[in-house]
Amino acid sequence: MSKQAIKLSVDAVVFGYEEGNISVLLIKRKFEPFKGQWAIPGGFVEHDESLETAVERELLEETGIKINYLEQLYTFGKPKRDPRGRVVSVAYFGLVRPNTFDIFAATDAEQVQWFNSNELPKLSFDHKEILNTAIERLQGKITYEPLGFELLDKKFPFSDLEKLYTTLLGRDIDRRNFRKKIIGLNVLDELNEKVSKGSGRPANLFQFNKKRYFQLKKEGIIFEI
Amino acid sequence: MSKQAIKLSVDAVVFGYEEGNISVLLIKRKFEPFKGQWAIPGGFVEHDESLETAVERELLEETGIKINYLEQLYTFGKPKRDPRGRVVSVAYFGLVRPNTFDIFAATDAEQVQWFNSNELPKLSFDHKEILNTAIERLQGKITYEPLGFELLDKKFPFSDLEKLYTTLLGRDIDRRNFRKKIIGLNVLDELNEKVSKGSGRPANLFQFNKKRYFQLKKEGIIFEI
DNA sequence: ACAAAAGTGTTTTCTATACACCCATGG
DNA sequence: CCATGGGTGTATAGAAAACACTTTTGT
Repeated sequence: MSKQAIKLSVDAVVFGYEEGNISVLLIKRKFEPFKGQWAIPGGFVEHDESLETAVERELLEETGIKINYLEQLYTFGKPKRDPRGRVVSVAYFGLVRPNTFDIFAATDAEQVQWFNSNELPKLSFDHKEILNTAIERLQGKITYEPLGFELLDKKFPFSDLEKLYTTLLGRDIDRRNFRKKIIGLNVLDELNEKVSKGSGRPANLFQFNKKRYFQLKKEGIIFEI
Repeated sequence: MSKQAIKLSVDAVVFGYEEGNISVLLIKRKFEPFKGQWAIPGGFVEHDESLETAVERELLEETGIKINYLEQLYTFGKPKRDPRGRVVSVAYFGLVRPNTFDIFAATDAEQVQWFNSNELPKLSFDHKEILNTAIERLQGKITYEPLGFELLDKKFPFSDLEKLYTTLLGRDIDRRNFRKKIIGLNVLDELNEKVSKGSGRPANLFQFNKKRYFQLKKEGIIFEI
């Protein structure tokens, strides 16, 4: 009757984006179980820390990354999901601009790497399921919350935004209608800076105005694409 | 350094609906902490049971109810949310047809009662926050998932559905447009049965066709109101 | 001058909204 | 025959979708 207590862990699915590719941050496990296999970063929650603190700590410890946007995803609690015993994991979902950070392996990670989201390796535990849940959430939420900007550079040409949405939604977008819609939302500031991509006409840079977005949101104006 | 382990509990916000009122199922606590105060039903997760099983077990034990629709809501894990020590709670969100069950108090509940959702008593722990999260979720989800039918009788007159949505959305609905839209979704079967509400023309009964709904959903046709 | 990407308006179609009268029943 | 709730269609406005040419730069 004196069973081992249930343990609580956190895991984080971290998405990045670069040049038309959605990527996911994974670590190679240094210890058993699943030693040498890839997994999403995470670890046990300490007694006095909040779940968010635990995720941020584990991410920093294992990968050196500081997250840009973080939200709770889902709690996975099947009795047999971890061979070490009963471990319930609160999964989080994060977005970063990959080029903002250098990633490095530490603590129980042997290696850290960005993987293209459609060329993923075999994953440990039920991490495949967690990852699928996260991808669904990202795709579902991108159309009614301005998450996309968390994946782009602070200042970005309009074509980057367009390509990001094309990638995330998995279908083509009409450039003119898309631009009209986004501009109409009134949450982008057009800067007086241009950037050239080597060939073609240089593009104007834009910046997401978070303050204005929250203002409009409070007034009941909804973001929708 | 030998700290007490983190404990894991589940809690369930259960909504019912009757005659224009959204109600919430609460229990009066029999034991400390918060003895005599109202709380949402819940309890600790046992070592070998899944989270869903735990919720269903606790609901049955404490209130005698069997839930109709259940989904995970959010996991609440602030270090100080429970005075007994560190307790992380996975909150669920349930819908029932209240007239289907008799509720009764048992185990650590002194009393069980349906409360009108805008006449709620003071709640224990952080249950107010959990409840608010659940209400937001219900209101948000009702427009793009066919949750409403879980709250109505299996066979219902159209006016019941209309009143439910008026209540949930907190605004008037154009009867003709609403009917057109719902009928257009093609997920209701019109029965050859009528029901009279005492006065006025008897209403035809309808029934939600879950099979057809999932069929259409698979084909990418979305439910939206 | 040409290749390559950026920028821009108008027309058409569909969807959402507004709106009022007749119908079936019980008392 | 009247009170009560049930059932229905059409016209208008607004939003989404379709669609192609000009502009700016680098080579």
